[in-house]
Amino acid sequence: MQSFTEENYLKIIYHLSLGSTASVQTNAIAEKIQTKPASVTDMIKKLADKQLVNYKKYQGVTLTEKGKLAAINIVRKHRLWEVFLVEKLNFKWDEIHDIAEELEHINSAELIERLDEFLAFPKNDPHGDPIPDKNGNFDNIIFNKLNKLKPGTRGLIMGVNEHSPAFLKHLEKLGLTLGKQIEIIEITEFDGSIELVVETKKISLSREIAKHILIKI
Amino acid sequence: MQSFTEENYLKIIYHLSLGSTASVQTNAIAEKIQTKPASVTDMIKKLADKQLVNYKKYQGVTLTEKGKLAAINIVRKHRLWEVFLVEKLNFKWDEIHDIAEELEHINSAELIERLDEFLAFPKNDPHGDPIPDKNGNFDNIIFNKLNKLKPGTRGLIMGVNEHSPAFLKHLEKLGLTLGKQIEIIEITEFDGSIELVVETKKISLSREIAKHILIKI
DNA sequence: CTATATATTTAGACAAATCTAAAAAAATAT
DNA sequence: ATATTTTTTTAGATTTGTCTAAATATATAG
Ligand SMILES: [Mn+2]
Ligand SMILES: [Mn+2]
Ligand SMILES: [Mn+2]
Ligand SMILES: [Mn+2]
Repeated sequence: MQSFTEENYLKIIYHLSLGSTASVQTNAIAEKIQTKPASVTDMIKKLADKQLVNYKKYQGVTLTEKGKLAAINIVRKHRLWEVFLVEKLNFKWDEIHDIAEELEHINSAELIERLDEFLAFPKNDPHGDPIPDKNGNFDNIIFNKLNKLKPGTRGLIMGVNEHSPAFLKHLEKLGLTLGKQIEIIEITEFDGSIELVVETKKISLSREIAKHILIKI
Repeated sequence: MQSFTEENYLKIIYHLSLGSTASVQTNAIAEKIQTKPASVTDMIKKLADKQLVNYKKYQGVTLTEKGKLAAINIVRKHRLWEVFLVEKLNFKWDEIHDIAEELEHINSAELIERLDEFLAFPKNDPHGDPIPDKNGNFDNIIFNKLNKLKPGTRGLIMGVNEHSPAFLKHLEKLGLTLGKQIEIIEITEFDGSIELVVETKKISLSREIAKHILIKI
């Protein structure tokens, strides 16, 4: 078993290593975990001793199979609790992340299996992210970022790339929530902002916002 | 806010001080919390600095109002999570305590209020213990212990005094669960064991077991 | 009321996780 | 290829919660 702190490191390393085969750097971990690089080096050594990461001095880290499974299990718990908070306790999608950060460390396999069942085995969390099954497997579908779509394209909102409450609240206000249909009308000359129709409503989005919205065409 | 560890001390002190106005002794805390008396003394000093307990050297501790409220809040969370585990996730009453020991430290007032609502504001946990409301108030009804009842007495099982899985599983096997009606038939001469009828089934109980069962006449 | 036993506290040490300041290695720029 | 910048590691200190061993206070028994 890992400590609360070790679990947080594993999870951060996992997220930082997604979408690239390169090793994860000390400073990157330090920034995400809100700590100093010196502390990260200390913890990395401990994780390496426990065979949870591969580590060579000055070369960053990668997760071992064991470390990756542990990390995915924490992600699984985080996302299942997020579904619970939204589906059962009526929280909004911008209110759940911090609570799930605590709940993800509750240590009971039986609890998680029963929670999964209670929630009817959801495949995705309230932000569209996939929920790994108990063996750590999940569909890794790569969606299009809204800022990459051409005028005339239609699609469905499948997820978001960014989980800050401010961003999520803003999307909610614009009606840009999971499952909504959109159609790109036009890319503005001036600043590249995007005109689109959400269901029937016409709105305009900055590229900065658009690049955090994931679309299935 | 208190640390995980501080919360555990407060909760233990609270439970040890129930049913007596005397102060709680260092050794009693050490035994319950599975630690050494020297460690308890250290922690007591910290809690006293934080105005959570009243402490005079060699005189044991009592909770301050602030400490008592903090303790009751942890008990509230513990019991609400136990209801959740039984009512929603179909755990048995003997399987939930350890999981609730972890969940009780999750720190979100909003979460607990919503959980309370989701569970329809239960008044008692799966062991019959009262659930404090968000202001820390609860009914403190004192029930009779089954070993004190006279032959001919009828009553309802309202709670238990002892929460070990072995004890709870045993009661379950005997059909002695919350809400069941009982009637005392006879107190055996030989060893004082108690003959009773549960609903319609006749059984015999040792005094040791009987004294942990709470009855409303 | 003194001797003994029990309960509690102190002193000093340790492990986990963190920090600051300084040293060392790697990356980059000229 | 050398100098400069950036990244990473080391050394040593700090905080939290724990421990053992020894000292001290309180309770109990003759
Ligand atoms: Mn989240
Ligand atoms: Mn999420
Ligand atoms: Mn319990
Ligand atoms: Mn209970």
